[in-house]
Amino acid sequence: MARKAEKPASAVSLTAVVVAVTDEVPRVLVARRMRHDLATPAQQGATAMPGDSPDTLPYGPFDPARHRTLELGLRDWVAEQTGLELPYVEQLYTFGNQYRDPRELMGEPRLVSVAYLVLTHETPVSGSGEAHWHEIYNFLPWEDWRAGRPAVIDALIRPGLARWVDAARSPAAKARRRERVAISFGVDSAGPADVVRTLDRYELLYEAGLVLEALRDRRQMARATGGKEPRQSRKTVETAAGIGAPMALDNRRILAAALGRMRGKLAYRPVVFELLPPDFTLLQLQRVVEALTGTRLHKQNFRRTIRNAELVEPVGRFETAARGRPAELFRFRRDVLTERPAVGVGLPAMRAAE
Amino acid sequence: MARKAEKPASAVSLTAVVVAVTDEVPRVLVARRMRHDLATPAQQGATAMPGDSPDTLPYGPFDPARHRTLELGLRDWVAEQTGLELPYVEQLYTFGNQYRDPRELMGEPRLVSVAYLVLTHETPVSGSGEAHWHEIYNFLPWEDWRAGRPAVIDALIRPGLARWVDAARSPAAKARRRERVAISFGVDSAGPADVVRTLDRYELLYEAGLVLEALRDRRQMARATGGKEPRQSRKTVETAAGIGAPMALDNRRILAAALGRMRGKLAYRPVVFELLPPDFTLLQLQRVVEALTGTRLHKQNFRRTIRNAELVEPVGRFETAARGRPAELFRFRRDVLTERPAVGVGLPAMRAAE
DNA sequence: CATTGATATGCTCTCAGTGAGCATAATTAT
DNA sequence: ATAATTATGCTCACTGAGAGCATATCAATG
Repeated sequence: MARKAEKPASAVSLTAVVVAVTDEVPRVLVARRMRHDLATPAQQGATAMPGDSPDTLPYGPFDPARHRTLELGLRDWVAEQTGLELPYVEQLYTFGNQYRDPRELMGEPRLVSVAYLVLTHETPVSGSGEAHWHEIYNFLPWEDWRAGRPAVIDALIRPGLARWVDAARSPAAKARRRERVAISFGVDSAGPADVVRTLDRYELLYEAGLVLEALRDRRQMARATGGKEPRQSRKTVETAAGIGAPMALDNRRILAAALGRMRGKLAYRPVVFELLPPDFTLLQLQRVVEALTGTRLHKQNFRRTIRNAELVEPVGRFETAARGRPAELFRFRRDVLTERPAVGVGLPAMRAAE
Repeated sequence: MARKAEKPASAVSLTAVVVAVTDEVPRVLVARRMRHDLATPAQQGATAMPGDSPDTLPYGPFDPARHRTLELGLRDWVAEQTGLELPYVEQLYTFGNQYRDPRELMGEPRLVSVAYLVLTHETPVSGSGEAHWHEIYNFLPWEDWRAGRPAVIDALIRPGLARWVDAARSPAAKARRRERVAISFGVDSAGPADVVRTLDRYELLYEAGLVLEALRDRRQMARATGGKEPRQSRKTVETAAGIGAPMALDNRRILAAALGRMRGKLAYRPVVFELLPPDFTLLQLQRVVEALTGTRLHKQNFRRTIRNAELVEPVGRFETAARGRPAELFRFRRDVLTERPAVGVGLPAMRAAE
């Protein structure tokens, strides 16, 4: 069994999704890059064209000689590239898809990428990399329902997915596609579907050719195999620009996975507090939760839930210089970790949508 | 930045945790590596001695030339070694710890291992590997609370952890250790702590030197660095046999992670049905859930929950040849997947333990 | 055939959590 | 002062879950 690999045909790299939330805007740390090394400045929004220099998540190779564990390796990379030192770090997923990296097509070892989620505060970036904070929902605009149903859904996603369903070869395949759409985006567009299903949604859009990376990868694959252009190219002309800002490699898939993981964790782990300053008002806390889940919450009930859970304790001071009545400042109660098995802030729409 | 690795110093392997539940007994597929010992009699716990041939999870190298994705590679390995073809597969975690593999100490590339969870039915194993089904709770005896608090907890774990806490160098370190114990195993031993925290518990036992792998790794590390024997070795004499049956490499850590993942998923995804035959009684369903969570559930309430959630529909037939009143047979309603965002069977003890 | 034992199934009562909304308090802007 | 704005307290209704009682339906046993 387990015959040994003659020569290691894959290399391990570490990729970080560094997240912060400031003023209700969740952001991720990215660096522009042309090729392997070059970086370009500037940011524009959701209209990048193929050939553009795509945004890249900070990453680096895993060097076993230097780092005892994967996580320590990642912490090192993040510190070096961003100056961040002691944030919350959690492994997300390991990606090893074919055609992930163009270099691989030239005979280099497959890049298996271990992705990590890093939660921190938005600080001026200091490290070696030309990193910048970008709004997460620029990359995943269909995930933000705080101002109602995102426009892209009716404008591009629903019709695009409908075409994709119709394009299925067999009736069985069509049914399967329809089911996947229903599961990921919901049947009616009344509310957000399961807010945690971010990865399903991105992968669906990818398969349906509605994000730029899909077209890019198909083109690349066609070129590599010397074959013809992918045949969907004609059908998806109108959305050729792709929905949301693209990223390099499979970085957007990783970002989608990270967002889903964060949302899921909110419900049963007090991870929000990693994103907040030590002292905060209950509304600030609520805004961060809303920013991450992409939904609005009932204010009074949110407060009640937090207080009942004894997640926070009053600092004794009050917010200064606000418009209305000053809000009391709270801090996270570390003790809850030892008191209760599962504590979180509760996700919206987790009950039956009836 | 991102300087390229001169030569890939790590290789990627795929490890499978193949789980099935038969007659209330959750089992995992393992292969004995060096020698062929007989299966240990049930439920003992602290029996294996160092030098034993350890159980190994099925694994194989990831070969990018052969497999398009990591998951496809794993499916191939599982099929080849066990004959299983189309089970439920889900990525668990990627492990890259130092001293994971002794070969690495001889200059071979670090083995980064991507672990997968595979759910299936217990079938006679057919593949190339000498695989066998082993009871999961033989490896993790402290996780099965169905017959009340496991004996190992009072006998070995509590005192062992207490010694570990006391052995902390500084008062601060002591407090941290105490907190970790409280979080993982709970403060009182009244009920099972968070049933999902299996990985925390294993890692705690590992760090405290209460599982055989910890002693083995320390010894190996000492030998490799030419150093002296680890200094905890005297303090942990009485538990030198280690709690639970050991496994090769970090396989037991992987198993613990798999169990936790399964338990967590039960609550919000209908994964149990992957482990059940197409038609089943509600009691069978309950028994599988109990087997996985390691707890007992209230029968009537469990039935009510399942029916209210419309997770199942009656087949129209009844169980034959049982002792009492025949139970109605049900099947999983696939439609729920498109109807509700999050459906599961509910975990016990997820509310405040007061 | 009646009885016992075992299992399946139905029902009630209670309580905690939560969704929704009304009401009041404390501040700043005009 | 008055309006606007934000924070905070409270009620009411509904749902799901925990616990237990009661009944139904079978096999085995005398």
